[in-house]
Amino acid sequence: MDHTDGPRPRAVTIYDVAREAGVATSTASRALSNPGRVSERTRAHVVAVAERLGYVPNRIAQALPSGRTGLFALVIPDITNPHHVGLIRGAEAQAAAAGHSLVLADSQEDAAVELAHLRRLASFVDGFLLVSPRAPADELAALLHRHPAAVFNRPLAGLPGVVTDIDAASAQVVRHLAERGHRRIAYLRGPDTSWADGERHRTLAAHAAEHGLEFAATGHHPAVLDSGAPAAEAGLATGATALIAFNDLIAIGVLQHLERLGIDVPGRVAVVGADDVFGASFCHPPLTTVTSPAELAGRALVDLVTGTAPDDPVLPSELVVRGSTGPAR
Amino acid sequence: MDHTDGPRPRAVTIYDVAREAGVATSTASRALSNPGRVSERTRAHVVAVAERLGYVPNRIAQALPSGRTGLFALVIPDITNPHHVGLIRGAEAQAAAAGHSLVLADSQEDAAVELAHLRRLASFVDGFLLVSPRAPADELAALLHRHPAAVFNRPLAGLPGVVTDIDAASAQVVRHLAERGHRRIAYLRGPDTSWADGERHRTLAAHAAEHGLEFAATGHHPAVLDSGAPAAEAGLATGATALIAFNDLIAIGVLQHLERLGIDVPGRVAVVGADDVFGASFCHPPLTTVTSPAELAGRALVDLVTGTAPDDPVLPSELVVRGSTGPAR
DNA sequence: GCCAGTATGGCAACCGGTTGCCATCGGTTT
DNA sequence: AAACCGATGGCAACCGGTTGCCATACTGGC
Repeated sequence: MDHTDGPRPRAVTIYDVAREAGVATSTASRALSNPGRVSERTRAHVVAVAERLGYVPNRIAQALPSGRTGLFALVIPDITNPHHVGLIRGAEAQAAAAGHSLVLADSQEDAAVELAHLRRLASFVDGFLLVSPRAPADELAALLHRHPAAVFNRPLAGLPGVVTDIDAASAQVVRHLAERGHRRIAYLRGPDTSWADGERHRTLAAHAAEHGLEFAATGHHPAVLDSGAPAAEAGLATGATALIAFNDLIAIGVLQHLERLGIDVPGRVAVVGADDVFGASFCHPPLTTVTSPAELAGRALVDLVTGTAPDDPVLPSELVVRGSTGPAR
Repeated sequence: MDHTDGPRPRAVTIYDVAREAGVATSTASRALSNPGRVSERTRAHVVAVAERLGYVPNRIAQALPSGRTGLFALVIPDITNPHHVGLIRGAEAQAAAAGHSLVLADSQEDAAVELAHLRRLASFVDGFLLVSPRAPADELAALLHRHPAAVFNRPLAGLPGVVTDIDAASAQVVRHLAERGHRRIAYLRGPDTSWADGERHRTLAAHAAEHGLEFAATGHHPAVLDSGAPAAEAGLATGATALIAFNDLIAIGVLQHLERLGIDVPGRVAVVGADDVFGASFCHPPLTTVTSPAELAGRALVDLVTGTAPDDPVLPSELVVRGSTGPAR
């Protein structure tokens, strides 16, 4: 019984309800969606008829005049990243609670794909939730001109957003390593289109300088597990005793590669990640990382785009010390 | 510049294009969406004008007469599960390739929520992708009456679907354990509304019998990490030397609990999972599990619901032996 | 130069709701 | 009894596209 071809069987419309109830369509409409406008008697009658006929309003038809669908697009650079999964979950939950739904769009770390998604979905959705968008600011602004949007981890002029407290996180990471006696640290960079990567780079360098540590950076590396091997190699080549990865995916990849090489973690080199994704607590050794309240961020994005939250909150982010960091050799 | 209240600024419509191009709206419409129907000269002209004005068709308006939005609802019992993440990714990719988009709906393992999602999204989407649906078959059938749908891991009369080859997987698991000398095995059950759980239970029991093994089952356990502790306790209480968890989430939770208890895996007890999720290869010890081609399943669901794939394929599923299983003590 | 046939463009209806405005009705007030 | 008022219900337009059908213009054949 699949109706993949041909039009779907016709559903009950408000015209059917009105006819059956013996009232005008306007009255039927008001009885259902603007109850104060008709008498209680008619309202009850129309509702009863609608119920009996199994009437369900056609939301496309409702959306046409109002322009509101109750749909929001969630645009993500990489669905694969477990960190983003937390954000999806939070956003979905918050949207559902408000009677909205999310349309999912994966831009595969590609600015062009991202912009294409915005264009394609623009007339369908009431707003956009942009997770670390990769496209240039001016092109984003041009496309978002007539839509509300909320942005995660990238300040964009005129758009509300949430960011994680990258500076505070970097400060904690550097202090932690300095206290353990590390004198030379390396940052394994993430995607070059990532604002967060730039921030981590900048703030790590600054805090390293404060502590009098030598600082090196390698990359950019794609934010995937497979970047672990090249990132580890590049990191080791800098002579650092502590490797700070852009995120946990890369960090876990680094751990795997170091294990293959027989390099002891944290004995010979310390490794730090970011995001505290699923798996960070039970990889080998458990990963010292920086939390990122992804679920909270997802909820905040929905609140921002629906106008029920203050602008630009900074989400707390803090160091979780596990087994992958220890005293410098 | 957020337009969260008040109507959005008016966009360019096809009427604007037609007027500007000096043709009738019907001609403008055909020039853009039915090019064979107008002369090349007018087509080019209209297209140029549309381009210049920045015209983007209003997809809601397009959807109203046709009833087709190009949106498909992906209904999932639990977005949190990394296994489902793979499926989401596959489905999203395949949908995007065909110019469609996905609306995400998390039913939180709750049949009522699941049905509510179906009702709420019905008039918006062209079809449903149901991942291990939890609701009773008759209620699903009633709601899906006028919509195509494709189902993952649950045969439903009249609906196309894909399932993983649970029987083959169970056979491999039991043989593997029997060969290692295990004589008594226990299955740590998943959610009672899960069809896959019933199948795993049935097939594991059957294959255990074939091999002359004693078989016990515990649960139902929710399919989350935190089920690990109670599931491990219940499993150990059966006296089994091998614990087969409903999925990797539970299995990893079991590993963590056993580690806390100081019980050696695989020395004292073997643990097997299912799904081969992110993390299964690097938890401690690495988990012996059964693959589930989630991404493939996601793609297949999209193909099924758009009518571009054969019905009811069985997806291969096979054992990956890692460190969590070994010879019986 | 006339006619048939085809290519092209336009009118208007339709998808299924919502809503501004007007007509009517019943009940009060004077 | 006339005038007035608020409550209620209906007509028709509108949201922005697509499409069936008809009119016209243009083509080639004789």
